[in-house]
Amino acid sequence: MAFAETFTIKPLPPFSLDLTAQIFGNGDRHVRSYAGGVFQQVLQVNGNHVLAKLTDNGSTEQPLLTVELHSSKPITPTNKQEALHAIKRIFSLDFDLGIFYKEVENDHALRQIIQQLYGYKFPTTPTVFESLVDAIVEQQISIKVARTIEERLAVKFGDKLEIENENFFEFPTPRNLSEASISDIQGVGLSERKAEYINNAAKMIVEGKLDLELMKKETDAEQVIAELDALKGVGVWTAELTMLRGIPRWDVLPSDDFGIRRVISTYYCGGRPIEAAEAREIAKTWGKWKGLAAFYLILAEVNGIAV
DNA sequence: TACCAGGTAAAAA
DNA sequence: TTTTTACATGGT
Repeated sequence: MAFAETFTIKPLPPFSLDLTAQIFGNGDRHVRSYAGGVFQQVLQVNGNHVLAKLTDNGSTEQPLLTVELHSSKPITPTNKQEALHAIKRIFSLDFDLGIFYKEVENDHALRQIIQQLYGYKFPTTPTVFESLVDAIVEQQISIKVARTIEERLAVKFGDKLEIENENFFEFPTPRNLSEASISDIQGVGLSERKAEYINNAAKMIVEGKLDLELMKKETDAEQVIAELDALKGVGVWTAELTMLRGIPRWDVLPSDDFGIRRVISTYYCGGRPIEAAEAREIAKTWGKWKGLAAFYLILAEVNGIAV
């Protein structure tokens, strides 16, 4: 038996689902994907699972999202409310991009990039844990390989939702991954060490020794980085990426990141290799939005935008 | 084929 | 204290 609900959301403009969900374009539709103008992902709502499908029926200046929820169980008003909340979080629908645009309006490269990426909001993960696991997976390997492994993690360990004889998967919870063996986790294509790091963090959360969600309330970025850095397998880079996507904290700039240094160089230094210190110097003018600005540059590079 | 891609911890120097 | 190495996988 399948149940469905539909409702609409009016995001704070400007907002473009097409730009914001672009990075999920090649995603596995059973985990998280964006194809044919439809974004879909399994959400956990009060212990129940729903498959959310999003389409944008408005414009960047007047966005109007239509949300379809599907579930194998009846969808309660509370479930609906929580799904709305989760979607607002994932796409930062209540955030005013105008503040960021104002801050960087004197930056020549960004000003031109923003004209073409107007309404782009960097997507957030539903939980800090998911962001942490993603960042650990992404250490040292390419984004494409990492994404494949992340999808395999969801299919193998995530809670399953069956809709019309098709299985969809939520990203694994700390409990899912704390109960799995290290060799099982490694089986999706991770190194043994990364499997250990993930299993260790999951166990600490289940045992109550670590509360990543509390980090959303912490104001001091350095404090959060220090707490994450203390975890085994988590260095500054992983901590920064976790914060950017999981909290989210868009003021953080992972200046050690190879891809971010490369893209800053492309738009500001003529493409020559630069050190982290030089990247930080260039990012100074981006104020509270260093991380978000960096992701604008990355999406610009992906889309071949020249300035 | 070999090397690299949004690093990290442990070993070696 | 600083430098080197192992790690996993898919794309080029």
